[in-house]
Amino acid sequence: MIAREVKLSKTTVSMVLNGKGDLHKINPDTQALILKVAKRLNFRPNMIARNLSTGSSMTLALIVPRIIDSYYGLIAESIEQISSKLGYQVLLGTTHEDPVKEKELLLTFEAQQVDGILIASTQHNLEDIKAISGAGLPVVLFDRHYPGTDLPYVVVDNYGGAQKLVKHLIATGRKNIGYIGLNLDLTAIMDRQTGFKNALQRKARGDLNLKIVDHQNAKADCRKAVEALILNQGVDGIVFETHYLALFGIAKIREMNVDYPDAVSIASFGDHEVFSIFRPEVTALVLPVEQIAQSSINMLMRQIEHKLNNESTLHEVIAPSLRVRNT
Amino acid sequence: MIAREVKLSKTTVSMVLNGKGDLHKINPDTQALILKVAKRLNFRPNMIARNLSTGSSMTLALIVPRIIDSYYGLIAESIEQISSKLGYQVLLGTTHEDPVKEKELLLTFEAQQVDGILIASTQHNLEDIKAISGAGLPVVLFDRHYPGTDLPYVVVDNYGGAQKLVKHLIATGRKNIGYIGLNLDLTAIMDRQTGFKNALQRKARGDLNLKIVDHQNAKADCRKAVEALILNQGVDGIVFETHYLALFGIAKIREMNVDYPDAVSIASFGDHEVFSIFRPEVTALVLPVEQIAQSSINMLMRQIEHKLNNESTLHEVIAPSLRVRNT
DNA sequence: TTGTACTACTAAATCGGTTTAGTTTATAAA
DNA sequence: TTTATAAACTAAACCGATTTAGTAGTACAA
Repeated sequence: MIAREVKLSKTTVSMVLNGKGDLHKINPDTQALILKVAKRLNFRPNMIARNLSTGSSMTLALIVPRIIDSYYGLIAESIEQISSKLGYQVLLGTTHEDPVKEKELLLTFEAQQVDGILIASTQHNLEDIKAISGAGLPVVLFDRHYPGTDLPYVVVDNYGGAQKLVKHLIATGRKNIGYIGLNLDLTAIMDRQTGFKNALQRKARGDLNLKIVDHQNAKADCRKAVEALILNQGVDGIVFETHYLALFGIAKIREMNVDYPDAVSIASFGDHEVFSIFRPEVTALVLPVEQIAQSSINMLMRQIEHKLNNESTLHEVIAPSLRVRNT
Repeated sequence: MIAREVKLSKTTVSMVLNGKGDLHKINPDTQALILKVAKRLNFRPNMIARNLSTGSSMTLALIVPRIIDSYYGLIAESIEQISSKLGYQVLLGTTHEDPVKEKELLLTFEAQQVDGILIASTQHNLEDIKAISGAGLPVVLFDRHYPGTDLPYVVVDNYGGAQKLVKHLIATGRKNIGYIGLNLDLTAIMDRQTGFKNALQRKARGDLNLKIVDHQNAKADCRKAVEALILNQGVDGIVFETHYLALFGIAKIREMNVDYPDAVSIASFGDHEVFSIFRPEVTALVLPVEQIAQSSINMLMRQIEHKLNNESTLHEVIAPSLRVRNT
């Protein structure tokens, strides 16, 4: 520590700089001197050394599938802001839905001694996550969780959300509703699809207009699915499983010169800044990103600070709300 | 180090685990034993301790105005991916164009002992950045730089880009072109505005249809500006300074029921996923994010690895390309 | 004048690695 | 029988902080 130029032990300096001067009965004059010199020398403690010593890095890891997905982008932004206010740094990692990459990130962040991990998991690394959490490193699963385990999570009620979307379409007179979803093995996805099916009138469930597209090739597949639903199945409403599927789909619908929205109306999971620009506007299920971010961090902080495992409070399901835009 | 259960000194273990076993002539059998035990115990070295000892943290800091801005989101995504391949972690910080927040981030990251900083600066922290760079911590300014200093940077040719956009509009027959920009004190912004002015025909420069909107209140201001340009100035083409201004503007134009694109055509700095969905599609100046990310990291790595200050290679201006969409 | 208590400070251990400068032992050369 | 050389390993310093366990020095009471 450079501040040894004040001819005092580093113990004293360290104590004063950490605001524990009074606690340790350091002479106020001495404290003032140390503070002054520290300011003059523009002293900044080496965080790495401090972290090694204290065992805490004041760093959180955030793992998401991708940040260009505006949904995760918004969450990342929120999390960064909240963390920053709490004095934590955020280490970012993206998986692109690859469990191997996710595992690497988990192990790296663990070795990096982060104080907590926030993860929208691929749902293919249960063992590693359990091991990490079990080893005492706080973890919060958000957006996606592993059902049947007691790992802390914050998720959205996708099943209920699907019902809201479908009911909205039915209420506006749609009789034959299609659905376009992804081939991802995620609870969130399954819940949406199940919610969709169960919300349909009994008769409609017979010949289900549900198309699954490859997430690696979403754009092209989604366009084909739209075409098939409209031309072959004659749907008059489509529910898109994510906001970007909706975007792909809308582009296709426009190109097809379908009489839209009179012939086909559209609803989407997840809102997007342009949904109010399209004419007609798209009805969307708003996933409350700030709330997800805030709840996740709260849940993580509860673990970090109290080392508590009061399971009851470590599971949260947030109800999304419908933003009705088209008529 | 837990691997002391092999009854060997931590020196030996450390050497083997770092792949320097042969270099230090450790018995192959011993090496195999250490490796095996390390695997069995699932040993992961404490990176904090290693960092303290080696002085390198294998961590880069990325500072952007906001990540929900898809432009910076894409850059962040690229940077994270490239860094990951190089074995570096990425610490994320967002400034929201606030120089004070930026300064805090810079100081925090410096104390955090990051190995390098990539920053799209507010351009209001020259002294701090110079101090950091001068202290030997590699810095690369991307997207925005401080002209007149020799700090390494990677930027886009905004002036030339503006010319391309305007010339495109003129070539498609537009006579009275308006411009909507932000009140940010950034070189990139100034260059765009200057480029716009200078690209206009001489006569058009007289009564300049250039509107500046408050970046804090961009949406509302932009809508007003669009209205004024079209109704009062009678423009037949508008250049938007950023992709999100274009989005705000298009929404307004649609609501105004302007005969679009016949009456008004639109061009924008920065591409956006929905620009090909709108009808008519929006012509955009593509800012090559992967290239910006790659160049910035390369430039940072050159500094990190060689500690070189070969100024000549530490400045890069990337030419953006036009994606012509509307006719 | 001895003991107790308090003030103001510090030596040294610690965190968990890396790295430098040796040390020990066996083997081969002189 | 020395002496050099190499092989295989280790003690201890170091990175820069925090923190525990103390140590002087002074003041006051018994």
